[in-house]
Amino acid sequence: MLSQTEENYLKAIYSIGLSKPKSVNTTLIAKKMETKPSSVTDMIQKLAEKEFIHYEKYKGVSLTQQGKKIAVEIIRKHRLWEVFLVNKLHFNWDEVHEIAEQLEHIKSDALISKLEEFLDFPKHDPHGDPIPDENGNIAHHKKIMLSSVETNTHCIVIGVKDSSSSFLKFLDSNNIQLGSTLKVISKEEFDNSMLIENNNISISISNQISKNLFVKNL
Amino acid sequence: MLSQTEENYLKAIYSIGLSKPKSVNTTLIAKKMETKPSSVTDMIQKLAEKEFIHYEKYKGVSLTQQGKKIAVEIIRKHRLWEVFLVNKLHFNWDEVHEIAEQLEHIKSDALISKLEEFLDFPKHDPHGDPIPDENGNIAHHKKIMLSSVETNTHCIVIGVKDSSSSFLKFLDSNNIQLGSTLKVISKEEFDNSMLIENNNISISISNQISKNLFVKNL
DNA sequence: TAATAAGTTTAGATTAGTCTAAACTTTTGT
DNA sequence: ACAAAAGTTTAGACTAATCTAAACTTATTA
Ligand SMILES: [Mn+2]
Ligand SMILES: [Mn+2]
Ligand SMILES: [Mn+2]
Ligand SMILES: [Mn+2]
Repeated sequence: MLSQTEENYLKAIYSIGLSKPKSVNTTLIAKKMETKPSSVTDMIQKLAEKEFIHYEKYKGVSLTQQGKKIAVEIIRKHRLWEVFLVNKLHFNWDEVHEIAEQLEHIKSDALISKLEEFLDFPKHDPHGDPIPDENGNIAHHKKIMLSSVETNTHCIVIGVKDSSSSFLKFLDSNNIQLGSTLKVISKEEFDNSMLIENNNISISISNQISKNLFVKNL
Repeated sequence: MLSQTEENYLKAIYSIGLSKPKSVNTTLIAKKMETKPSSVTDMIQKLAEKEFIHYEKYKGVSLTQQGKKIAVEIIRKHRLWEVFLVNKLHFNWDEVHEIAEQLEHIKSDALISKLEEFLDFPKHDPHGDPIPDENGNIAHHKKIMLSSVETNTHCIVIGVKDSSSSFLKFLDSNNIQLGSTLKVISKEEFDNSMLIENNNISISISNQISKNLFVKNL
C-alpha cells in the first residue's frame, strides 16, 4: 500500500506532466511538493524502484501505467470529496482544496463508489475540473480561455485554471460562478484587459484574470 | 500538530481507562494498538514529554486534561463519520469502523462542525455510543445489559458493547437493530442463555450475546 | 521471603521521509 | 568550445515509529 507522501508525489508528477509536455524534472517536483530537490531525488528513486515511474538519472521522470492509474485515482477522490464539501456541507469553493488534500488519501474503494453515488455521479468538481470515472477515464473537453473570446460574444463560465483562494474570492466578489453567462463588451489592446458584462453589471477584467477563466460558447 | 499514531495512542489509552479503572499499563496498550510493549514505552515517553499523559516508570499512565481533550475529539470525529457512513452513504453498521478509523484523523474544525450539522446533530453513533459535543461533554446514560432484564419484561435495544463485524452480522440475521423491542420470555439458569421475542419471532440467545446488548426499559 | 513469572524499559537496528552541504552533470552564453 | 550557471545526485545526519533481544522491576506464589 502506498503512503500518503508517495501518492502526493505521483499526483504532483501527473499534474506537472499535463502542463509541461517536456520532462518532469526534480526542481519542478520540489517546487510543487514544497520540498528540496535532494528529497525529491530520494523519493523518485524509490518510486522508480517500485515501478510507478520511469527514471533516468539527470533526465527527469514520467509515470508508468501503474503510476498514472494511481495518480488519477487520487485525483478522482480529491474531486469527489470537493463536490461533497461544496454541495453537501456548503463550503465555499475556495475552502475545499486543503481538506480534500487530506480526504483523497482515505483508503476504501467502497467508500468512494458510495460517495460518488450519493453525489449523483458528478462530472466536474467545484472548479470545473473533470472527475475521472472508476476506470480512470477523464473527459478532457477543450478549454477556451475568456481572454480569447471575441468582442460582443456571450459565453458561459465552465472552469477556473487557477483555484487559489484569492482568485476564487475575487470571482465571488464579482458574482462570477460556474455557469455564469458573460458578455465581452470590449478589449483593451494595450494591456489585454477587457470589459465584460455579468448580470447586467460591467466589470473590467485584467488579462491575468481572463486567462484563468475557462468558458464555452453560449 | 499530533500525528495519526499519537492520536490513536491517546484514544487507546482513553478507552482502556474507561473499562479498567486501575492503571493503564504498557501491555494493555500494546494489545489494543497491536504493537509491542517496547514500542509502547517509546511512545508513552514521548506523550509524557509532550504532557498529554502522566507517566511514572513501571506504574502505567493516565491522560492529562489536554490528552483527554484530544482523545475525546478523535472519538467525536470517529462517531460522526460513522453516522455519515451509515445514514448518508448507506453502509451497514458492521462496515464503518475501519473507514472511520481513517476519517477521524482529518484535521479541520470547520469540517467536523459542518458535518455534524449536515447529520442533524446526532446524539449516538450507529452502535449506540454517545457522540461527544464540541466541548468534549459526553452523555453517559447508564447501560443495562439484556442479560440482566427480568423475565416477561419488554425492553428496547439502545446499543452494543461489542461492535465486531461478526456480532453485528449476527444481530442483522436476527433482525435486531437499535430501537428493536425485545421481550424476555425465559432464562435458562444452567448457561444463562435466554429466550427472547423480537417481531413475534422467538430467538434463543446465549449469555455471550445478551451481555453485549444494551437496552433500556420500555 | 525468596525464587520465579510477569511486565516494563533500554539498547541497538531498521524504514520512511526529510534536510544541508558537497560533488557531479547538463545547459547556456559568450 | 568552454567557463559559468543551473540543475541533480550523493553523503551524511536527523526525527518518527517500529522491532528484537537483553536488562531490569514488580508481582506472585510456594
Ligand atoms: Mn483541489
Ligand atoms: Mn494529498
Ligand atoms: Mn467505531
Ligand atoms: Mn485511527
